[in-house]
Amino acid sequence: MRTSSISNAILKVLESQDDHLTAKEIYEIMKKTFTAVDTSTIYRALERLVHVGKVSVSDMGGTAVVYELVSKNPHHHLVCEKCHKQITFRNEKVSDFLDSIEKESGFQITTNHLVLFGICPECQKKK
Amino acid sequence: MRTSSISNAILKVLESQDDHLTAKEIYEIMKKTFTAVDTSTIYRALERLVHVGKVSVSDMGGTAVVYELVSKNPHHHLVCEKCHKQITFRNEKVSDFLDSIEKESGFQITTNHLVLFGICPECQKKK
DNA sequence: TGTATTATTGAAAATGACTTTCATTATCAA
DNA sequence: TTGATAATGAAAGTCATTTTCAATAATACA
Ligand SMILES: [Mn+2]
Ligand SMILES: [Mn+2]
Ligand SMILES: [Zn+2]
Ligand SMILES: [Zn+2]
Repeated sequence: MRTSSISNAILKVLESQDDHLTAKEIYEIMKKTFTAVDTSTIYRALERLVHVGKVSVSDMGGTAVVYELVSKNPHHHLVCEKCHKQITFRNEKVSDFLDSIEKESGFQITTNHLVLFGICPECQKKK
Repeated sequence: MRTSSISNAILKVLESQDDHLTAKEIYEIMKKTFTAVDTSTIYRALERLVHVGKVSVSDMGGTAVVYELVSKNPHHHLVCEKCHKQITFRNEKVSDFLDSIEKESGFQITTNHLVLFGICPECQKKK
């Protein structure tokens, strides 16, 4: 993987946004600087970044998957199926859990951004 | 949700197959009995079955999501990103883990078919 | 240095999983 | 019954993502 300018630019975009972005959202931001950039280039660069582990790709329940920088401080999410609220949790229970699954299975787990779905406390009250 | 024949027929298909099926695969099986059934009907019925918790829907890394009966004996999977091998694990660690996340967050977790990605032992050796 | 090799890119078109619309039919509660 | 509403088939549409292909840029290495 060459250190192409588009990949680096995407990393900068992801660094600047402390949020999950769809490929389209990344594309819209990139267009401001790289006027002629194409969505296919974005997808291909993201694919490479995901492959080398610099970026996570997740289905958070929307129509498109979302990308995010894999930071030093890994985190995970709970997504409410009713109101689509997302909460972030940084929890050593996750890594403990994944470690034990790794030991038991011999798999080297690459899932680095766990997304669990559920019903948030507020929506539970709403019956 | 009415107890429509299509939903019941889909449940029977899922019971008979001890495997994950895509909507298209279910459609192909259903066509043998319901000659005129349409894919949109399949998708709508599956959506209802997922909503009432009878069927799980998961992204196992393929191009289409897969559906499976939610059995009494819940299970989860590890999927190898290299050779696409899938292993099943029934593990109380998962429910313990999810329980603790529920307690901590107040969320009522609906994820009932966890899919974790990784590299299987064989593919690890292949360097 | 060139120069061959290979990765990356933009443009355009294609893919295909899934959804939507709409008119018709089946189910079910009252 | 009957009236409301859910389920269905057919057809068309959506749109996120991929593919193809020719051009260009980055690297290896002679
Ligand atoms: Mn995140
Ligand atoms: Mn399964
Ligand atoms: Zn909620
Ligand atoms: Zn493998």
